[in-house]
Amino acid sequence: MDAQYKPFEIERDAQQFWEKNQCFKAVEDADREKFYCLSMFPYPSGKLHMGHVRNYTIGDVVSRYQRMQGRNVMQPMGWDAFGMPAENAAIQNRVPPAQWTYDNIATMRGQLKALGFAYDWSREFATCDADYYRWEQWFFTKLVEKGLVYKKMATVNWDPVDQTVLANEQVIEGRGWRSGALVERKEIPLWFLKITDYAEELLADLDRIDWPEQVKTMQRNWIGKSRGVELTFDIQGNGEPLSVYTTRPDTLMGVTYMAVAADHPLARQAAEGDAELAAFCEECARGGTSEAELATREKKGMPTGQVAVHPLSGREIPVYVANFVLMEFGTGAVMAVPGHDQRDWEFATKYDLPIEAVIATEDGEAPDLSQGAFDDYGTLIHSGEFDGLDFDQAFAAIAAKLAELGRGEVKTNFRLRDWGVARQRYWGAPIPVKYGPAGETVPLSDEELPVALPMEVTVDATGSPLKRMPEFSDLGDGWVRETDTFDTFMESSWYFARFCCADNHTAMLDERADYWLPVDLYIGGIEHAILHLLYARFFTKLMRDFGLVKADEPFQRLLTQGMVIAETFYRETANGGKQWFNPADVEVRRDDKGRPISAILLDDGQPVAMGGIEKMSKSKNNGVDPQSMIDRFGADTVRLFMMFAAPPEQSLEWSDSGVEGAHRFLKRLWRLVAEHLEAGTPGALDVDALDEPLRELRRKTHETIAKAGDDIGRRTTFNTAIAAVMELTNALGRFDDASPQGLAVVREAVEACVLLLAPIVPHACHALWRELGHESPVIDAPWPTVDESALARDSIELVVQVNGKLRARIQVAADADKAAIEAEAFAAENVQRHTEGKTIRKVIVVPGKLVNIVVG
RNA sequence: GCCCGGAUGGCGAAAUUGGUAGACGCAAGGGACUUAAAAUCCCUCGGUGGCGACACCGUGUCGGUUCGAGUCCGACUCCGGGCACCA
Repeated sequence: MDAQYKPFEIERDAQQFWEKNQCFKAVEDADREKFYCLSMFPYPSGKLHMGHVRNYTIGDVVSRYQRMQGRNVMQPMGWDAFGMPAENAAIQNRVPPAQWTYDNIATMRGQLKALGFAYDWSREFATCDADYYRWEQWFFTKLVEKGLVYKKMATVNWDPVDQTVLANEQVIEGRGWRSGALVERKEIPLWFLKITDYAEELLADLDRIDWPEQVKTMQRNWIGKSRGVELTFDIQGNGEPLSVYTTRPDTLMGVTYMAVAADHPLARQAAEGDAELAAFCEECARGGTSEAELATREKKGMPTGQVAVHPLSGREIPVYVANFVLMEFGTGAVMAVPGHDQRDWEFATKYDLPIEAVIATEDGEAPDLSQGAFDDYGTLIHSGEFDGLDFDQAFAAIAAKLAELGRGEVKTNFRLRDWGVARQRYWGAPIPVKYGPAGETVPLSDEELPVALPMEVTVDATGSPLKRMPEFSDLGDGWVRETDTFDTFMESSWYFARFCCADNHTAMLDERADYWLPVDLYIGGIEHAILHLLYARFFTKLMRDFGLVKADEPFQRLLTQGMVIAETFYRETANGGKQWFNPADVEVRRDDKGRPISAILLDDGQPVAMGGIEKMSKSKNNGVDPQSMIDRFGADTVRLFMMFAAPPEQSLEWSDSGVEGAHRFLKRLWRLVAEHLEAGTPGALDVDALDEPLRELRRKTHETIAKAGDDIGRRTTFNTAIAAVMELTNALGRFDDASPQGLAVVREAVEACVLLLAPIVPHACHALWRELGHESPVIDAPWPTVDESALARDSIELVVQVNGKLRARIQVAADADKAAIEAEAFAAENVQRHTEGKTIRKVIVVPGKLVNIVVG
C-alpha cells in the first residue's frame, strides 16, 4: 500500500468506479425499505458556493449511511433554473437567460461530480426544460377547471421610470434599484392559487411531520388561525357600512376611532372633495409593498371627516386614513382601541384622540394608560351591561349581542393569504391561459400545451420581452396568450415528485411517485422555513386531491441547515447605492489581537468598507468559491471540514484555516491503515483471550461505533461523530501491540474507523477498504454493529461533590450498591477535609454519575 | 414593527433526560527530528492566586427555582433568519 495519501488519484478512481458500475442508480423495489433523501436543488447562479457544499454534503452523508443500513436509497439532483438573476445577467451581459442558465448548470454539475455525491444523475432535470414545466402548465389548467385558481387585482411595485414591475428585493429604501425612482404601488390583475382553502389542513398536518419545532411554529404563526368577530359600523350619511375584524371584541366599548387603508372605498370617496386628503392618500401609495417596510414606516394618518356609529353604544367615532392599514389584509379597515392596543395607543397619542380603559388590571382597577396601552386580558369595566365579565364571557356576550342586532358574527380568520403566482417577467414558465375578443379567459387545452418559452430573446431593464412579442402572444382571431409567467416557487413546489419519474413523457407523475414519496429526509436552508416549504406542502395536497400522489405531506423529516456566513465588503456608488466585493478579492488587515481593522481591494489597493458578517448571497457578493479548496486538498478534505466545523443546524462562518486540519486528519488516517498493514497479519479475534489494554481498546471501538451511528442516524450531528472517530484514531496512534490478538483488535478498530467515516469521506474510505482486502466496495458494506459485551466495565469513576462543588473522583465497582459508593465517597481525603466538623444534611447518589454530599 | 432562532476559552465547538464545563479540532507557545525549511511526532494551553496539594472565579446581562443550572423559569442586551415578487 502506498504510504502517502494521494487524494486526487483516489478521488478520480473512486468516482470512475461509481460511474462505471452505476452504483447510485435507484430502482424501485417493493421488497426493500426505501429511503428518499433530498437536498434542496440549487439555483444555477454560476458556481457552487459553500452553502451548496454544506447542504449537499449533509444529504450525501445521510444517503450513504442509509445505504449502509441496507435501505434502497434514492438521491436525485436537478436545477431550480427559472428566476430573476438570469434576467439580470442577460441585461448586463447581453446573453439570453437560457444560455446563461444552461452554461451555469454545466459548470455546477461538474463541481457536484467532483465532490463525489452519490446522485442518481439519470433523474436530473432543470425546471426550465419544457419537459418539466409542461406538466406544471397542464396541472394549472386542471386547477383552473376545479376552481382553485382565480384572477384578482393586486398591488405590485411599479417603477415609473423603467415602466416595469419590481420585486421587493429590487426596491431599496422606497426606490427602484436600477432607476432610483420613487416606487409606486400599482394595482394590476394577477392569478392566485387558493391556498387558503387548505389553511386548516396545512395547520393540522404540522402535527404529523418530523420537523424542527421552530419551523412548525413559524408555519403555524404564518397561517395565523384566529377566532374573532367580524362586525360593521354604520357611516353617517353613507349607505355602505364599514366592516372590521377583531380578535378582541371584549374591548369593543373602548373603540375611539376607526382606521382605513388609503385605497379603501371610504377613503377614496372622502378624498374626492378634499385635496389635502387626496394628497395624503397618494403619499401612502408610494414606497414598496413589503410588510417589513410598511410595518417600520412612521405611523401616519389623517381624518376623513367621515363619522362611524358604534353598533352598541351609538357613539360617534371619527374615521381616519392610516398608512399602516392595508387593503390586502382582512377588510382594509380596523377598529382602534388605544387603551388596549399599543399601536393604536401611539397613533391616538400622536393625533390627540381619546384613550379609554375598558379592561381592568388584575387588582380590578382601571389601568394607567399614560405611558402605554394595557394589552392583557382582564375583567371588563366602563362597558355598560358587560362590566364584570372576563374575556371568554365578554367575547360570547358581545358576539351574541352583535349577532342579535345583525351587526356581526363570530368568525375564524387566517392570516394566510392566497398565493399570487403571476409574474410580469420573461424567465419563467408561461401561464397557460388565453384571452378572447369578448373578454373570455380560457385555460389552454391539453392539445395547446405545452406553451414553450421562446429562448432567443433580448432582455433589457424595461420588463419582459414576451410583452413585445406578438409571435408569442397573438393567437389570431382576436385571441391573445397570457404573457405573465409563474412564480418560480411553482417549480420548486413539486420537483421532488417529478424526480421519482422524470423520464415519463406522457404523464406528470406515475406510480413510482407512490413508491418513493414522501421524501424521508429533506435538507435545506432555514431561510426556506416558510414560503417554499409551505407551498410544497400545499402542492402535495393539491396533487393528492387530483389522485396524482397518495402522500399527504411531501417531506416526512426536515433538517434545516444553518447558513454559511462570511464577511461583506462594499463601496458606496455615485447614486447612493452599494457595490459589493467578494471576500476573495479583498485583503483584511488586522490588529495585533487578530481583530479586523480595515480592508483593501486587491485589484486597486484602495480601501473598502466592511459590511459585517452575513449570509452568503449573490446580492452581497460574499459567496466563497469552494473550488480552490477542492483543487488544493481534494473533495474529501472539504467534505470533512464542512461536516466537522459545526453542527448542521448552526450557522457556519467559513474560514480557510481548519481545512488544513481536516486534511492532516485524513493523512493520519491513511498512514494509520498503512502502518497497520505493514505490522503483520492479525490472528482470529478471540474476545475471551484479551488482556486489559486490548479490552480497553476494543471497548473504545464499540463505544465509537455506538456513538457515531447515533450521531449520524438519529441526531444528525456529524461533527460529534467525526470527533468520536478522531478520538479512536488518537487511541490507535498511541497503541502498540503487534501480537496476533493485538493486531486483530487493531484491525477491528481500523475497519470501524473506515466504515464510520465512509459516508463522510467516501473516496478515501473506498480506497482504504480495498487496501484492507475487501472485494466488495465500502458503499455496499453494512454499517458496523455494536458488540454490547465489549462495552462492559468492571469499575467506573464517580465524581464526589460537597455542596455541589467537585471535591474528588472515586473508582467503584460497576455493580457497587449505594452504601458502598457512599462509604467510598466519604473515604476520599479531599471530601473529608470539606465535611469535617460539619453536619451531613443529605447525600444524593446518582447512579453511574456522581455523589453530592450536602453539609450545613 | 411582527414571527422564529442564537450567544460557552484567543477561534470553531462539546456537554444527548437538570448531574464532572471546555471532548474533538484550529491558532499559539515550548521541545524532538533536520545543515536548514517543510512535513511529522511529543508537551503546555479558560482566568486569578499558589512551589505544590489545592482554592476562588468563569457558559451575553440581571433576578429566580433546585442538593445541583450552559441546560428550567422571568426580565433584558446584542447578533442572525423570515415577513408573501431574492431563491
